[in-house]
Amino acid sequence: MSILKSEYYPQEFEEKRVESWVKNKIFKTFDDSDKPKYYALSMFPYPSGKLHMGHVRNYTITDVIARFKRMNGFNVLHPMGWDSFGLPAENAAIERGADPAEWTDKNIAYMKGQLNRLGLSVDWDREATTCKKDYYKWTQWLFLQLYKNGLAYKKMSPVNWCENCATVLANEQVIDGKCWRCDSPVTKKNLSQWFLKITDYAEVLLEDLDKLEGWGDNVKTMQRNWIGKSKGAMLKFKVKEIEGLEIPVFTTRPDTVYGITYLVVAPEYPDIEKLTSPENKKAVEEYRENAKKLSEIERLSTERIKTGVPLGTHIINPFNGRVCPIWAADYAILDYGTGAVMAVPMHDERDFDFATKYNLDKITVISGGDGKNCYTEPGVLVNSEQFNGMKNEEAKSKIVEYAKEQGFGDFKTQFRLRDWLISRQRYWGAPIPIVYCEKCGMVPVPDSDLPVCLPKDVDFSVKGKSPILTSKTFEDTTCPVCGAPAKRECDTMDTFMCSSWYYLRYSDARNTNKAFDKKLVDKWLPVDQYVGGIEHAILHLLYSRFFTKALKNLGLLSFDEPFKNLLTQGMVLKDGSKMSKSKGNTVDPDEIFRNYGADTARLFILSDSPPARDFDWSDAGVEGCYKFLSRVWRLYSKYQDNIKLEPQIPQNLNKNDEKLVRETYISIQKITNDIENEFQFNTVISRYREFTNEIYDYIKDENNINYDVLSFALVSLLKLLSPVAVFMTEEIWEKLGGKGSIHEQAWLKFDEKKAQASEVTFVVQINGKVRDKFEAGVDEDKEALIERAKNCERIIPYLDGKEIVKIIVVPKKLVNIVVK
RNA sequence: GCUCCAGUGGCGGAAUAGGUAGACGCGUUGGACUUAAAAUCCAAUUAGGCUCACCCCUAGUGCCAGUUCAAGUCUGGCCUGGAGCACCA
Repeated sequence: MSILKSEYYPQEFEEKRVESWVKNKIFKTFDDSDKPKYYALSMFPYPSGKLHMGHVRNYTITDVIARFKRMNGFNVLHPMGWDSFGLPAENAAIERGADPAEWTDKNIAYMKGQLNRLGLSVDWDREATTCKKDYYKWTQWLFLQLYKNGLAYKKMSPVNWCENCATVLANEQVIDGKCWRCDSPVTKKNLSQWFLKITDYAEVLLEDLDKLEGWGDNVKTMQRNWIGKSKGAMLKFKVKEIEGLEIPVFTTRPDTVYGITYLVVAPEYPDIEKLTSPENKKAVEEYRENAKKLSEIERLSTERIKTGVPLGTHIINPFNGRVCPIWAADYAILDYGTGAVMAVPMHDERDFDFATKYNLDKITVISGGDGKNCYTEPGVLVNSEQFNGMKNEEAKSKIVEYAKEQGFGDFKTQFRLRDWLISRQRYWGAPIPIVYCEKCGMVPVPDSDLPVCLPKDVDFSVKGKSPILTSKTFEDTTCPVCGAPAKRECDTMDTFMCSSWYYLRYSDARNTNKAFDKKLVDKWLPVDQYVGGIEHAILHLLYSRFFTKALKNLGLLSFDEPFKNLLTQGMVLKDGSKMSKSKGNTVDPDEIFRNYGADTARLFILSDSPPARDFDWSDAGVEGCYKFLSRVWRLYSKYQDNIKLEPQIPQNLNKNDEKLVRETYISIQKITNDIENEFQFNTVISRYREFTNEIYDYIKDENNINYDVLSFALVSLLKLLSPVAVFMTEEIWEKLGGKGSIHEQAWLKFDEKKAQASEVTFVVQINGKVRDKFEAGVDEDKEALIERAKNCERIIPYLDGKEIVKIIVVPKKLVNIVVK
């Protein structure tokens, strides 16, 4: 009697399976286990409403890894959660009058259903949702730990401002002068804001990148660029007109100090008013006003012609006593180095352009150029007094040493990385747990008063200020120290704060007394395999590394890097371009589940490209995967009554039997290796197909089927497929009478010897070109192989009348005869 | 400008440690089954040449050199595309 239908109808069993998996919590992870731990993690989603194909790709990859590791005897932690604070919820509130919390909950519920429908083996008992009080309580607590240890501070400074989002942004969130979220131009505003001292960790964040062998070079390079270390010198220049005033300058080219002809300060330079002479005051003020009006995009444009204005004052070059004018120019940036630049027109392109435009002096101090154009290559010092004749690379340190002796300079390492601006003037985020008291000043909210909850009585329609300020209940409070009336901090935290520690929370997600237990976090972390999009190469991945290092220094953790291995998956494209609603080329996962089932979606999203590369979605490809699964299904349906779950391979096998047994071992070996080696799922799936083709080949001769041999192949295929086609394999396993879930079975062992044929094809080459082939045993003697090669029918003519110079024999591969 | 990655048929992509280039799939073409279609199965599919049937020959992994018995793979120099950084002093 047939139990398995003859045709593959995933719709008939996939959803039922989901229900029972969720109900029975078969993927629950326990902390106490003798097995070694393995932590597989996907970057958690923002609950925007519906899954997109990028999610499907991301989570399928991680899920297959989790299942593979589970079958290989690991105690696997594979959690999921929601990066659920952030502007979209607030915008929904503004546009539709929805409560951000309700809007978010609704989205989470729907997307959770989709994740289950996709067949993810997630332990939902560890779900973390960043916008829930039981989570953001600990985000706030962690902020306070950083604050109490001097790693969080508030300061007034020019910051990035997005008019459209009505909030400040971190440097990492400004892409080409535009807001990362809404693409509108970013301007500078002078505001008092909260920062985290990520710059304290610049050096170690950079150095430790070398330890991250499991990260791709692309991500590491991006982080290196972003941290931007440069070695150089800090030099101090006395101002001629003002006694006691010095301008410090950072330079990477101390070898060119004798070529300085002027000095530039940024328009926002703090001392600029002091440095302006009375007769230049008007012009300078005008210039600064104009500079302010420029947007970041305009200002940062390298094509723009540099502008500036002289301040009327001068510096004295301490090396040669030369008096040089001070200019304000917007090619100097306030927050890099000291905001002031020494200008050497002959050896710096920017200075050269500027000096040419404003007719400033140019002095050659490095030989090698033509004396007319700017020369930035290496050379020998000239016009540099006692340093003349020295190679410029050598002069760099010599000159700084000299400056150090004389007391006007020193070596200096400068980083491009700025402190992380974490306060936001928005509602839907974790409130910063600080109270301002007139008497006591800035007071942290005591742990016992956490969480500081978001108010409900807010008006989202306000313009120009944070909605949180419309609450009648939030801002006014009492001072935790003296009890006097006080004001709350009304800014909330950047959502990247919440996502900088969620992977720690999963280790102990239901803890109500702590953010996480140290023992548990040390047991599970670091993450063994992290999977996510390249767009977080800097933002999330850098912040999380910083958090981990900071929390380790606070004694909360014992490890200093959060993610041991990182896989950055490529984008999902359709017709060659990124899927997007505006282009109308999106594919709805629900529709794929409905029409083909989740197994087809999983199989396809892993099939065509290696995970790190972009993946081009095609309807034909989906169809092809569905057909493949149907083809596999028919095998089991046809032989369901003959399949033995524990087959015994007999001793005396015929050639076909032997071949199928060997192909089975080859499949186990190749699939195992390809998963272990960089998760090359595309070749894993090729092998599924090849193996299936082999099985079809075997059953062609219906009268000569050995059911032990066939069962061995079919049961192996089922297990090999189980991490990918999770529903189908479970359905078949159950119907064949397998014990428990197929997902709890042990992975297959392979025997390299059994995966090897006794006979192989040897290629015969003449001077490296293939001319003939022959079959021979793997262990055949070298001389015998040469003899066989020489006597090949098509080889003989090539040897006729030629001298054999050399013969190379490569075991199991080829014989190459070199003739003259 | 600096840094990183990639370039292989009509397409996505294979090719342990240098050893039969084009696995597997998509597409296309032809065939079987069928009244017909769908589904399924079988075959062909880098280009050019040949007594284009069997064989066989030549060229071929962005370009130019080099190392080697042998190069998609290694070395040097380019070209193209993508990504990141960038008036960073």
